[in-house]
Amino acid sequence: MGARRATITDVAREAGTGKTSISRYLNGETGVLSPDLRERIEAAIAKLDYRPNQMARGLKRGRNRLIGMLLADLTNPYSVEVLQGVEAACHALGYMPLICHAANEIDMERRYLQLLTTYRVEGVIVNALGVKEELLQGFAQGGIPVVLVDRTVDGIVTDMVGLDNPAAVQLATRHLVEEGFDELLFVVQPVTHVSSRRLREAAFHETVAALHARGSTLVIDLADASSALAELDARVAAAQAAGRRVALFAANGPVALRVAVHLKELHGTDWQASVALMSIDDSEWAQLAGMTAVRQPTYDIGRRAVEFLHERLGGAAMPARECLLPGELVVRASTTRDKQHASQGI
Amino acid sequence: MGARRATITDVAREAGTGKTSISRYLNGETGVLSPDLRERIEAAIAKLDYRPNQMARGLKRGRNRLIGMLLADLTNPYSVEVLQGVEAACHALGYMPLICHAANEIDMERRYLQLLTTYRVEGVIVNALGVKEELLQGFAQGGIPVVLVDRTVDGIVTDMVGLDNPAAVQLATRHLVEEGFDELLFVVQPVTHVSSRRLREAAFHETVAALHARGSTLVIDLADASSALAELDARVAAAQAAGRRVALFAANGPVALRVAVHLKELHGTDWQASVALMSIDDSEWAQLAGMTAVRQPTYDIGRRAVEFLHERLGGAAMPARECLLPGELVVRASTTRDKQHASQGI
DNA sequence: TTGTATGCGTTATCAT
DNA sequence: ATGATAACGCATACAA
Repeated sequence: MGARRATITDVAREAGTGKTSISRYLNGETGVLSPDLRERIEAAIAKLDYRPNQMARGLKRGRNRLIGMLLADLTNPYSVEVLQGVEAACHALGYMPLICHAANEIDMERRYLQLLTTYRVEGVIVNALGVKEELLQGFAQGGIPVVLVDRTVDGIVTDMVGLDNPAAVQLATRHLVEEGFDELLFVVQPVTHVSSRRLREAAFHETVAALHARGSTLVIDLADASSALAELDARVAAAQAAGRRVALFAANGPVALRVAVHLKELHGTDWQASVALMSIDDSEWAQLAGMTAVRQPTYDIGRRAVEFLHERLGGAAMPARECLLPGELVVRASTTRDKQHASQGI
Repeated sequence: MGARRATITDVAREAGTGKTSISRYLNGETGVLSPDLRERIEAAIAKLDYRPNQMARGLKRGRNRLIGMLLADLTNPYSVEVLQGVEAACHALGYMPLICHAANEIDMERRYLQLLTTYRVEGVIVNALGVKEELLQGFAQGGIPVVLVDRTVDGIVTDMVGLDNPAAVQLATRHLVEEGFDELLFVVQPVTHVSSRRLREAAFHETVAALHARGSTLVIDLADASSALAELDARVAAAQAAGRRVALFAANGPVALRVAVHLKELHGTDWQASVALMSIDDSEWAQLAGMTAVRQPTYDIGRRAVEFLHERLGGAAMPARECLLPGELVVRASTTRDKQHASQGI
């Protein structure tokens, strides 16, 4: 206990040589070492259970292979999936992701971002709620590449990866119209500074207009949803009274869940028979509920983000890129023309 | 761009003083600095946007405030919730959690654990799938405290935090029996080395025996569930044919979801009318499905884990502790005596 | 092929 | 109250 970890000096002494040779061995400068010495080094390392200190290493080299990953909300399965892509890519490229979870607290985001610069991460991947220009400028000025995920930040031009929102929303909206729904209600959280929400809503209205369908937006604050939900009920009732088939289109998974829970409270187990619901984000419960959804290419988003970073770290100097990946429409009973029957069957 | 971050030397020069004073300022050795110098330092720091390098700091001090957090599966909401507790506590105590997500890959767990020692974390919190004695011994020998979450590891005695499984399972089982279910089926993943699964199953059988009820276990491998699900159907059918009221008790959230999806495929929207299902882990969809569940004190588990670590790091030398927190039974329509009606109503 | 010396950014020791 | 200087563990330029 209290047994200090072995250092490179210890290993050198144990192997009866200098630190340089150990360092060479560690950095794979093989072929420069005599087989004999190499063996002694290996033996010494094994005996002392030596592990090179990444901190010291990073200090010397000027890079520590650390990549900061700022996530607004790990409670959202979307984030976890993106994270998995990030992790896989990091591993493949030899980076270690420093994961920062802001738990939807804007102030946390700020603190974490500061912390990241303190740990001298080589690059950052940001999926935040309230990150503004100033916060990110520090990185840019310090020559630390930034990749944005799912959303852009006003005043910042950097690489960005995310869903192709216009295409995805168009795909989904078109599907609803084709299935015969003639009153579409787009439900979205307050757009505040989250560009993807804005884009989705814009695309929704464009598509609706292009298809000569009826559509409107309902803004819902998940922290205080009651009034929005009441409004939702009213609009649905009015439309149905007018003989229309109404479909709800949730802008993301969390919104969809909130709406679904509400509908179930209102209409009971068979709530799907009353109103159609679909969403962007194919949550794990979507299959259980038989809800149509647009599955985001989350894993690839994470992977691409790391790759972008890696390229910048490799010295690539090019204008900011934007990588928009396509979503996939997963059709389930909830938006099928003969909803009632289909939902029973599945 | 390419503008190297300012170092303590830069600040010293800018403030027209020596590095020592800057260091003193940074470490709050106030009162030893003349007001004048102090002001110059503050100005210099602000001007250069100086941030002390944690790596160098850690190298010198011998501790870097890094805590390793190994998670088997972030896809499981349980993990995310525990993580939130960990993060909050880390922040409060001045630590930075180094989050490692093994994505259910045992080999990843091993790699991450090695990486963690390489980054010289001061302590580790482990919630892993296949971590064995040997892997953890390295930490113990190096004097690095380890806290286990949700499960113990054979041959390792360290602090441990988790759900009070016997009590939770007893609570749930008793509820089922009281609601009139007389054939209980406990569904659990292969117990392989995950102590909590073993404990839950044992507690289930004990309680069932104590209550003179009928209960059996079904093992399900989520990666290949078909045969287990067929077996499940068979047992349920047999019991129901014998006039029994059967309830399924899933050992955790992922199992519950898999079973629920299966039941829905089999019985349609109104699957809850056919079989009762409850589970440990109050997943986000549980409310939507109206499923009874035992909510784990996840946040507190994470918090306690960090606190344990913090105490050890503070030098506390005491025998290994075990912190078992109580679960909370959340009763919903799925296990209510007049299931059919209730599930319609909710 | 191998070893010595210097420096990375910081803190700690010791003067002044 | 303040400042040189050594040392943390490692990598590298340079010497041998």
